Amino acid sequence: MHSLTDELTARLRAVAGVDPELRPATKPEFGHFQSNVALRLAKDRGVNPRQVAADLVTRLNVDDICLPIEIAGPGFLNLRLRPDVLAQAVNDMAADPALGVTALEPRQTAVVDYSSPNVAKQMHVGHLRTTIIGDCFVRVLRAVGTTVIPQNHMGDWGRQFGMLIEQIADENLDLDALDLPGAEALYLRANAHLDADAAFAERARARVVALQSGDEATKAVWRRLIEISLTGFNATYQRLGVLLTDDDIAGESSYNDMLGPIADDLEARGIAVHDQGALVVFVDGFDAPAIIRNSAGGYGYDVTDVAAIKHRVDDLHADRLIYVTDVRQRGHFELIFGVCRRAGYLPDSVTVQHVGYGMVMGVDGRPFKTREGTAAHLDDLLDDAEQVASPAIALAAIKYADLSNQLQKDYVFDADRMTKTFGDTGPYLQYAHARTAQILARAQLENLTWGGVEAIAEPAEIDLALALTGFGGVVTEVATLLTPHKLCIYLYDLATKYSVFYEQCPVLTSEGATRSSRLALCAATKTVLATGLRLLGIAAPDRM
RNA sequence: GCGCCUGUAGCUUAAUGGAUAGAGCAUCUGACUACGGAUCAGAAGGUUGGGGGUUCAAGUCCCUCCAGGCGCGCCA
Repeated sequence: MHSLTDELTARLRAVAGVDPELRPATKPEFGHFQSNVALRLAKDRGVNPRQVAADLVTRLNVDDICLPIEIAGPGFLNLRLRPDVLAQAVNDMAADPALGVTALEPRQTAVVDYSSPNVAKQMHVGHLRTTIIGDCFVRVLRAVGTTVIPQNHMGDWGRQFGMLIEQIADENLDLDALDLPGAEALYLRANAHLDADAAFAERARARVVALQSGDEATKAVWRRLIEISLTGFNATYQRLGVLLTDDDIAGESSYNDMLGPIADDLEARGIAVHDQGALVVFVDGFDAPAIIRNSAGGYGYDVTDVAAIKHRVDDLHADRLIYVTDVRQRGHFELIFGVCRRAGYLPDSVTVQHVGYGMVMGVDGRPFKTREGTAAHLDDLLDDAEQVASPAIALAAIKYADLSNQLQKDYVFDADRMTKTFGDTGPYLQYAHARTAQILARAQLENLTWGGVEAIAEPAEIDLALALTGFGGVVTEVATLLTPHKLCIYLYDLATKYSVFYEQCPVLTSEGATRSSRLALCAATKTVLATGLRLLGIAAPDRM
């Protein structure tokens, strides 16, 4: 679908000779779109920018789309769409199943790595962010035609299993009765035991070796711990309403068989070198190397992450890799990306983006903790919000609060503020959507029918229509730059425009073409709000 | 020590190098026999941490300083 802005940009480019950088107007009095192209051209040519602007306007023919172009200030071009063109644009969008969202070309396959909880530990506050953000990316990327492969890089391998399995044996624990909170309690007991008892620590180490060498009895307990954990994780995923399933699990253990061959390959090609007893890869710009194989001959998370990239490129045929982790892991991943570029595991044709998110803070400005002062579990946060709002509203509130600011910044988890049904919150957007639904429901009850948007004249109608046509562009931007807050801002603006329209333009009590057109605006707004909220992972109920 | 991130109104925050830095909360003032007021309209609130520089134009780019946070070999 060829958008109005594409068309206007093309025509402006034809007369200007360069990209006119047509942008949504920053203020209502600047029209609907603005361009600063005259200022840049004037600078290059050393002439008066207003003269250049006047010259461009003379040569530009957009009368079929725009009202007469205004030249403002030092030479800005202010464009305003004709109401009939705007109405048609809304109708075109509403008739398009994709709502004006165009596919990213070329079509891509993207792996999104997110959530990644650790076995035998409940998800904590950080997992809330990676899970919500990753879920949003999956939804947005699918909306732009990308084939998305979620990968839940679950922490299901490592030396902690030695102490866990030994502790289970010591306590003669009934694994059938164990659940995830129980497993976490076990984890804490095992950890304390490890610190206090050298003999236990030695047995734990031996148990790790047994696990790694494939001892069946040991592996059975390990598998059971994973099973218990997955049950707990899935309950939380269900509570969060995210798309993740067991099919998306690709735990650390799944890369075991790749680690040795990768080490051999890197060593044989001289990319990995021996240093201080370990096999390592140095990357320009990093002081410390990636550890491919430690001095004890073991494999750690560096090489596991290398293997994951190799698998995603070679086997999953991804051409875009996205990592959603704590911002503190950025350095680690930059290093791993560097290793994989050097090794050719990550060809230039494959892009990789690390999306780091900030910490969740309490209202006191410190990292979020429970009342008892222990590290907060994800479910604690949900419980917290559900104390001041119904589960559906609480969830919308949390997701919106999480996605509506720049991801790399810390954000304050303030349940009271985020669950308000006014202001820049998720529930406010849900309320705006519910209002569209109720007005349409009443119209149907009264057997009122409507066609397309036409005859829009009121400023509130024009503002709403203009906002509606911007949906596709925003989704493309979010899919490219991975900035969910842009979609939040867009939807909040749309909801605000709808509220103004709702106040100023009676729908059901108007008549004829006006009523029909306004009902069509309500219907289009409902669809865009519902779709936009769904891309954020937020439900849009017809009633609240 | 090296590197990365953050600093915008009392609070939470937005802003592809473009016009008078835009919102929300809180505060104050209005609009209710209302298409759900779970809303809307308005006011007030800013030397964008400080200082230089580049540019026709800087919150944005460069340099420097300040404050806070984080990361830097065999844990993940």
